[in-house]
Amino acid sequence: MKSKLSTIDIEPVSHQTMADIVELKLLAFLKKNAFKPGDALPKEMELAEALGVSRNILREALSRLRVLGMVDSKKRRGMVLTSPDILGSLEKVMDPLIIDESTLQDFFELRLTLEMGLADILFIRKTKKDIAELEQIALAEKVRDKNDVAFRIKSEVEFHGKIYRMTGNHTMQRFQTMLLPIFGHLVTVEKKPAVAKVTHLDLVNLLKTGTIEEFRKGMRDHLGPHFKRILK
Amino acid sequence: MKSKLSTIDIEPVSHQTMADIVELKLLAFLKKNAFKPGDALPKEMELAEALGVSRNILREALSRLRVLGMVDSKKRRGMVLTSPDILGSLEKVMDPLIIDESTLQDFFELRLTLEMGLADILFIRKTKKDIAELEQIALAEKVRDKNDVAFRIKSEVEFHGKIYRMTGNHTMQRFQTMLLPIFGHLVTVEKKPAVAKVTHLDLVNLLKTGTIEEFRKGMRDHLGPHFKRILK
DNA sequence: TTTGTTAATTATGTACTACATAAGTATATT
DNA sequence: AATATACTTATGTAGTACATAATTAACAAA
Repeated sequence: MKSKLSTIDIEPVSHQTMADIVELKLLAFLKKNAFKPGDALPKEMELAEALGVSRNILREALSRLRVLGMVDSKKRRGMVLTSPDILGSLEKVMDPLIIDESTLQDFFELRLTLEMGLADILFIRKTKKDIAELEQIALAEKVRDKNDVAFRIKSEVEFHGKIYRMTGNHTMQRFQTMLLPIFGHLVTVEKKPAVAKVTHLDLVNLLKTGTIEEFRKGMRDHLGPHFKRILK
Repeated sequence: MKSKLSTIDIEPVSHQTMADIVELKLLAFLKKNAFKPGDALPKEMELAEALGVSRNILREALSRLRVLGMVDSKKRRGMVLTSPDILGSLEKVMDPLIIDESTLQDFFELRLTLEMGLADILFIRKTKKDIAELEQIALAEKVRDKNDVAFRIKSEVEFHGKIYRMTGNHTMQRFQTMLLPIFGHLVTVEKKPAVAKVTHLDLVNLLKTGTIEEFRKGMRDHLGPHFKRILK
């Protein structure tokens, strides 16, 4: 016999383990006491005792802070708070196969949004040297067979990667690199060849002699096939 | 006596612990065997034995995957791979006080870039209802004293938050919420009152009757004071 | 004073054992 | 067939023991 609700919309009881609690308590402790990078943390035994848990559990919690890049430790020297590697943990998780479809779609849109917003910073930071290098990448594409899929993807990555590098924003650059597998995953799934109206070379010329608005319009057209995706 | 180099540019030797290695091995194992969310992982003892480490160490590594939202486990039932909460780990780390200045600046620019790129998706997804709600927020600002800093920040957050919500992109929305403390940190540090040429109400009107380009131009002017920051 | 050697100290890293606990599984009972 | 009971199992937690690297202290030699 069927239940009234096909899918019961109720949250399962949360099974908070000691490690979960200790993790939160440690984060709160660090925040409350305004710990800064370089500051030494209390010893494991002191923390364990203060928290009323075994050293084992404490270390499981500390291990989580380690993967977040928040604490570093060496033998005898003890533990210190470190400036976390923000994107480091993201990179470990960025596997299209285990991320749910909805989130993948979100990140796809996030990438398009970034690409459209880049123009402003790009025009502030662009240099003749960078533009010349970008042009080289765009020119290199023409000498190869357009049906060589692997090469096309490679040069696509190279071109847009260069644009991100031109912003001088290292975080943004890493973010883009991180998003690549997702982008690749979604694009390879669909069959469309996705021919862009505006080529890379067109974009280079807009960057050289056009205005911000013109460049952005070009980028919008270049990404046209991708934007069509989200019009579902 | 002073050394030749004020700061010695050399990387310290990496101290890879067993937990570090096991963490990487687990990630590789999951990837190689194409584990998908819902799949059951081998038992702790089996993994520990296969890896040649104690259950302790294995659990420290597993604890890291847990904080990344990649594995969940219950007693007797065993462990299962879960679809990771991508931004969850980011949120734990997003503390302006422990993130280095350079990264903070990067995220600040990232936020501006997103804001400038939002226009396209916004015009695709906007609804009369959302615009009306956005207008309410903008109108509510006028009745209050402009010198009430707390209120000004609150309404600023509310307005831009609503814009992100209007994209229907939940990840982007969370991302923005996450970036708020950073934004607040950098803005409160500087003394400038930061008066924008284009008000929130202007933006609402552009969203109602203007074109994408006009809206984006308005947003650019609205963010003018912030863009001046990055012209350093 | 500086340099080099040795020994003691200490906090983290790793292993192992033991038991608690929740959640299935099988068995017995009505 | 339904219910109650005992058994089994994999994770959760605690505790002990020892290895190891890094620091300090003490001391000796140049």
